[in-house]
Amino acid sequence: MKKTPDTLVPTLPLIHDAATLITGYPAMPITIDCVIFGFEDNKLKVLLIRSDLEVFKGKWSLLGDAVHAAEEFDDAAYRILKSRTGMTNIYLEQVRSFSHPQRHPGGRVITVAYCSLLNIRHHELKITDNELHWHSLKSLKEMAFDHKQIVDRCYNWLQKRIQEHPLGFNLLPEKFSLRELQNLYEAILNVELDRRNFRKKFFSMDFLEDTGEFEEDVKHRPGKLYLFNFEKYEKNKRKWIGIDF
Amino acid sequence: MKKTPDTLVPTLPLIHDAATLITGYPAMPITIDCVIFGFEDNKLKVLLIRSDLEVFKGKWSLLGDAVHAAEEFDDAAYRILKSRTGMTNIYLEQVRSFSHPQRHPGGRVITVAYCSLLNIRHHELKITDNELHWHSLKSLKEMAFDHKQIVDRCYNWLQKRIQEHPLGFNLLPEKFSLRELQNLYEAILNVELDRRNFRKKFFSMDFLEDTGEFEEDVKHRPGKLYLFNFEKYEKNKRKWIGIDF
DNA sequence: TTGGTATTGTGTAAAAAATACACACTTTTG
DNA sequence: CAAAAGTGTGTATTTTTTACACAATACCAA
Repeated sequence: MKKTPDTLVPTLPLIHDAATLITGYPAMPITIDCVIFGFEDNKLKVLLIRSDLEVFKGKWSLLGDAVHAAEEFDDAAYRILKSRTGMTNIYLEQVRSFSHPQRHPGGRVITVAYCSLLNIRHHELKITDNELHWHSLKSLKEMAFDHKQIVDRCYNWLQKRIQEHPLGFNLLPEKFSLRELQNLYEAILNVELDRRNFRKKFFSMDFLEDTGEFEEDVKHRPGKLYLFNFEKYEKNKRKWIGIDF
Repeated sequence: MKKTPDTLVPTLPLIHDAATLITGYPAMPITIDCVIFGFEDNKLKVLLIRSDLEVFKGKWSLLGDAVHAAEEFDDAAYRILKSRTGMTNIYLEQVRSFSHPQRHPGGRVITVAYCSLLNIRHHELKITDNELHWHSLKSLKEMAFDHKQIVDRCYNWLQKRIQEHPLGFNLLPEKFSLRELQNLYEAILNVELDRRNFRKKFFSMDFLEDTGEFEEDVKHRPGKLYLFNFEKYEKNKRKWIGIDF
């Protein structure tokens, strides 16, 4: 009998039929839940519907639905957001999945959370099935399923994200004052910021475009209105190499 | 006929049987893929096996397997990592899910990527089924499935994560020199850092503990060895409120 | 034993960024 | 026309980041 040389790797028995292989994998339903943040009255809000499950009677629920059999998650998320709110052309990002085996009372259902930021004024809700409306994030208590956990996690994600990316502009009107911008950051980060330094910071980043227009209907000296210049942002954004911990 | 007052919200027809509801949801198999990074010879490496699918003959693959019917993803990830490598007590974190309908040749399979950082020396591979071994990240080309994409995404995640969290220590021996630490950061971030400033930075964070010991078997002046003091880190870590973009 | 090589260990000056802080200006309202 | 509310701006101080050079230690080879 020949000795196998050390360098000779034993050949794997290869699987020819991948389709048969995966029939052995347990299959489970997957839903997408959309956590849609908005900003109004200097408060961060989240868009919810009333749960239509008896066990969660009266509780609030995220905008969710099952993923179709051959549908990519991103597509499902956009579809669901559209079907629940009528809205399209929305920024949407996967946050993470939630897989506790008992998270759904009907049996095992995985869910994948997606986050979106909307300008409440720009998206008047025409579909309001299941009492769809905006809820103040701070006053949110109990929710259906594990949706409170999901919201908390997405809020964390948002706090981090908004410091690395100027997402905040999605929550504001196209033209906004610096005070509105600051209110937004203060609401999301839950901190107070110095007005002068905040201005300095944003002006130095140089992607605010002066519209020459001013606020109206305010009962004090009106502030200038600015636009977010996406091109300038792309050019000047930091590379962010620093060890910050 | 009575007029419905505006404030009266029409009652939803509530669903009593949640179990029946979810039978209408398409079910699909879910796998976990573990992207395990290691560090050796000043290179970032990733642990792979040879794919055992005929269609991917010769290609490399992540450590993956199906999630069990009533298993939480985190548990599945630890189980799979253990079954493939024999290793336990490992830091492991969910990164994101991948859902392209054709990503698996056998039909629709969702996968969720988990990331882990290992000290290669501390975890000699005893199980080496399917040619399990470390591959240099830089030289990785084609892989089975969409695994190259997954690795790329996880590498991005790692680059970001290591700047916010001192994860890097998981990749080093318990006692390490500052040069080793710097090499690690340079390899992961793919940059060159100034030695003096790097030292200053880490010493100022004040969680490196001087062991009084020195490197051995180096052919030059040996450097001091340090420990990572987790407690001190927890106390002093930054709160990180800054708008950095 | 000695000189060359490789790498550790340290300090300082200059530049950039973050912070703290105050006063004049504009508009609305009564 | 005075009070209220909030806008718009600048400067000094502190902190952080960056750039940069030279002495000390150990190994190695002649």
